[in-house]
Amino acid sequence: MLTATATRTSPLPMGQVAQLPPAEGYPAGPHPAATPSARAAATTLLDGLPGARPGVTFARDQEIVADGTPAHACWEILSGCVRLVSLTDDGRRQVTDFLYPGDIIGLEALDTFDYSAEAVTRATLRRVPRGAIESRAATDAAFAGALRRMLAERMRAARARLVLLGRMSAAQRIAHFLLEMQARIGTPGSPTFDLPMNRSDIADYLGLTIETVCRGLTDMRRRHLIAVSRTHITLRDAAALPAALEQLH
Amino acid sequence: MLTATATRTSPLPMGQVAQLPPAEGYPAGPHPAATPSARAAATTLLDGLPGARPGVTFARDQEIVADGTPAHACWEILSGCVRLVSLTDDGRRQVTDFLYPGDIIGLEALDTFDYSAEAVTRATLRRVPRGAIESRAATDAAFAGALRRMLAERMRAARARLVLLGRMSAAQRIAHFLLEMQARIGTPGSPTFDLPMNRSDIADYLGLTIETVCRGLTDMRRRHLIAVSRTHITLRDAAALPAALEQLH
DNA sequence: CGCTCCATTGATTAACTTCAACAACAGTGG
DNA sequence: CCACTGTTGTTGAAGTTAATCAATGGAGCG
Repeated sequence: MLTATATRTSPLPMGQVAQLPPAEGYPAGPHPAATPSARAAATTLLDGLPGARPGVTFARDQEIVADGTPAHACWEILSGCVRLVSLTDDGRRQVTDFLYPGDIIGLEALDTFDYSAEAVTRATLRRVPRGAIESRAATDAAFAGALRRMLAERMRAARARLVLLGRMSAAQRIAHFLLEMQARIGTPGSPTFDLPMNRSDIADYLGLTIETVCRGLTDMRRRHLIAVSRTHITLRDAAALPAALEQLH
Repeated sequence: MLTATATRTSPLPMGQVAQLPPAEGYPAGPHPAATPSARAAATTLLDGLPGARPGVTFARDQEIVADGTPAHACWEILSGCVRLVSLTDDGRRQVTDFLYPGDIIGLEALDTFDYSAEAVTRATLRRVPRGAIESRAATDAAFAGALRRMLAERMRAARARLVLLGRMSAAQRIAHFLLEMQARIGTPGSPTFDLPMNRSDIADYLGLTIETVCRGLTDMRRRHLIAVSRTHITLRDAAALPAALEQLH
């Protein structure tokens, strides 16, 4: 498939072991990326675990983990955007998550990955052996609790998406998506942000087709709710966005 | 809303404290109910936690936890079937999960519940304060690990459902639902089982309408793939069920 | 027996997908 | 710098799926 090669961003030796941070001070929530200040935080959940490698850079669309392969390691996202992808038996694609800096790939893996992870943009990630995570969790209760809270928050987000996919119209899905993106990658107070993913990724995330996503965005633009260029979004009236959808059409 | 009253199944005093079981021997998977032998297991994950109350019985359709209320406690299901329900802004309903004996309500709750839980059938549950779970997790790494694995397994199931809701046709959703039910509540080796939930619950679980669920079941019956009475299902050819859907129609 | 609730079937409509064409943009090499 | 080219995004028209609206059937229960 993809032939691009991962390249280290730093020449540090592998297997470096840093001193363990104190049990306190783990990020409270699982999505530090949601708060821009935390996005640049010097310390993240998996800092200082033994066996962690320095950052590895992946090119756009490059596969980070492959569906069905043994889950020997987790990957913590340091920069960029990653999508988790699952396929149906007959080959249709569903993006089950977009991940951002601070998020971790593979927390919920058991023996093998049941999805593949691909770089949406050029992205830097840190590989951490699952054994290191497990043993740290076994000895450090605060760390284990932080992991559990992170999983719990992801579970809540997934549940919200079940409602979106099961019961919302195309227009509602798109509007909720824009608001979610604003919250995760936007700057608080600013109505504009850039989408890291293309229309195809958005469509597969929302359970729609590319064309329906386009039409939905165009419709919102015509109603002066948003401004759209290829990647740049401006929410002209974020508060009105959900309300405008209740009446549909 | 519902006015049925919860009644204790046993006259034991509340707040009983049993001796802690050994750290080893927790159920490996999060869905002991999936294996019928484990369904009748004498010990479950939350056995022996301080503050656990004896079983409480809920009538059909009775609310167990309410959306938006503080998550002071988890509820472990001892018998019966429970649904987790979320509503959209405009009042449409999505069933985000069906839970069975061994499953726990509220593991992923943070401050408040973001869904309501209701008894699908008459059900018995055990209330366990979250504080007891948290403090046990803080001191018992094996227990914390079991909790995390349980959450991870639920996360995987939720991801599979995202694919189902986002990318599968009505017929495919219904077929997958039947196979899932067979795996969770059926007897291994037997092609028949009884659905605990009605058509409305199934529809809200699959993101469809009642009518579409009915038509799908009828269609499969006409094609001799299944036999259906109101609640009783027989999978005449479980192996052919997914294959028969690829060609759709 | 009659009532109520739930399930089923039919007819029609609406929403979204599919198929098709075109436009806009980015990258490349001349 | 610009033409060329491939990719991504947008719009239009037709087709399909599932929702909606409506009526009937059937089981359980007082």
